[in-house]
Amino acid sequence: MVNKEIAKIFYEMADYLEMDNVAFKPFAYRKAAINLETIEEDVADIYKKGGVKALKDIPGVGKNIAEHIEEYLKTGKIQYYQRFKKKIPIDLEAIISVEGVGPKRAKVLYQKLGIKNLKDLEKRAKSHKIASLFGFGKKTEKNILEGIVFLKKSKGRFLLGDILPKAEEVYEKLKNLKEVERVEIAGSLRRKKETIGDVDFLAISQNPKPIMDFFVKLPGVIKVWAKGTTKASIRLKDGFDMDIRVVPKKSFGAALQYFTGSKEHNIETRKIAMDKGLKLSEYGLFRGPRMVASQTEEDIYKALNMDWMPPELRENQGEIEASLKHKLPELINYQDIRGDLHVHSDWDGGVNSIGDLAKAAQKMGYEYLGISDHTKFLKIEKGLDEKKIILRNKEIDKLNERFKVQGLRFKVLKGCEANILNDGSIDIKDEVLAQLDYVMAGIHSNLKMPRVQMTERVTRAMRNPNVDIISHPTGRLINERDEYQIDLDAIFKLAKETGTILEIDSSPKRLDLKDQNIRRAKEAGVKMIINTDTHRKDQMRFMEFGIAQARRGWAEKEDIVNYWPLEKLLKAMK
DNA sequence: GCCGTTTTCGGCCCGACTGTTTTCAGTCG
Repeated sequence: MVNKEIAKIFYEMADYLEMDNVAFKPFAYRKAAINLETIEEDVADIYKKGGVKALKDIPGVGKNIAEHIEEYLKTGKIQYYQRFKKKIPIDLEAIISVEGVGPKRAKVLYQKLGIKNLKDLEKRAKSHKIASLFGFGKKTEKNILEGIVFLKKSKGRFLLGDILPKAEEVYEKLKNLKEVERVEIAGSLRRKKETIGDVDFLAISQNPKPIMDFFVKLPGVIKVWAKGTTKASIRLKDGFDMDIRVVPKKSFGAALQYFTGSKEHNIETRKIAMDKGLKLSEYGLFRGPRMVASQTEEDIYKALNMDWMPPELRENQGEIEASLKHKLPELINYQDIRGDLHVHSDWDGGVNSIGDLAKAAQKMGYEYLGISDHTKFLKIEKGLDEKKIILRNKEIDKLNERFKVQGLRFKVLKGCEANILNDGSIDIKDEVLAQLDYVMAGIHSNLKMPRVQMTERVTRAMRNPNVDIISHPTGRLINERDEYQIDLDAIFKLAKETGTILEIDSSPKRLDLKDQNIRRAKEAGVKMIINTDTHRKDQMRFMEFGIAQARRGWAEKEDIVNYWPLEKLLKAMK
């Protein structure tokens, strides 16, 4: 999508402007970039429909930026940007991604040493040309070298599912320190973003020094970025950073609010404070020198006439307005899910037997579990053909009989994850599909189909009277593979019409639908189901990530069908 | 460069840490 290309240029524009000490414009360009990334509609379409005037309706886009966008759409270039690029022809994005190097140092490095990219930077640092520059020094040079090494090792953002367990481990250790009165995870991890840049901890203590000492000596620390009296920052050997900040008890709410972010949410919240003649910082909400609120997040928001909102919502995507109007959604909760309908058993080459999976589901407190083995088109996954599905169903019947005898209120459902073939047909005969409790279908092949055909393909599957759920509806793999080309608005409309349920796949690398699409689906009146796509029984814990994504997409209980008890769920199936 | 129930000018979020500079700029979050 062209939005991303233009956003990238605007981000770089902001850095170039900062380089020249231009005030406020960098902020404007970044804001425009963020909004371009956020809107779902292609700017090329917006421009086609309404010209520059329509572009100006995008938040953060005014006369000048709209003209830049127009220029890019027409010529593929932006002169204003080219001029900067010509003056300082460097790979700015790469160079400032090195910790400790920003736009201003990048400019000096180019003008004095001709450094244009990471390679030049590394070479000059190694031959000690940097230390003697005005404003630099030996330590800065060393930090730059180390920064480059780390950059090569880590690709930036990490999956929520990889980071959360590691963060929780450290969290437990911190909690057990006698100097720590209270500790919380903050930042994007508290907001449960799908990818995490670094982990932020916030603690209360009268005596922070021993905590700082402990923190920088945690096992696996390979670099201490900073260590002060109330703040420290480390890099772990896994390649990601952790920060800790210690604040006094009386500021904890303000600090937690501040360090949870997002940055955009905080900027808006601070503006609301300013409008009321107040000042909000991580130390509290102040009227002049007098502290108005600070102990809890609730106090802060309340003093601003806002309702407290779950961290998952804090992205400046309308939650502030909703909070001011006291109209926040009542999000689905982490304990609300009654069953998982995307689980693969050993019938299709998965690891665990249906019996083991059922046991695991009971441990999770579920009322039902749907077995959704792959079907025959997926030979590599040992997909089941019609005969095997029928055999497998018999095993499930037996198991359910046993549960009944044992007096357990638990049921295993007969399902499958069938394949949507190129023409939109399903790889299993309708009469066999009809024997199942539910049918899930997904795209597992030919992912690069053009948009119109892909939309047609999924559309036809949704019209199949046996297909109840579409699994991982956009096919993305985070950091690996983009969503496939598909007209989601058309899909949402038809899902509502046909009563087809769209999946929120909880697998940490999928999270598909993603938050923004969940919100669009909800607004279109589409029902969704949060599943784990489990291939090994311990993956059933991924449910947490899917629920988090649903909450980030403003989903409420009634939007999610596996919040429902078994009977109501089965009625929702076609 | 954007924005506006304090509107077309005058605002734009705020603070900690580091390194090198002797009073603070740059960077980061």
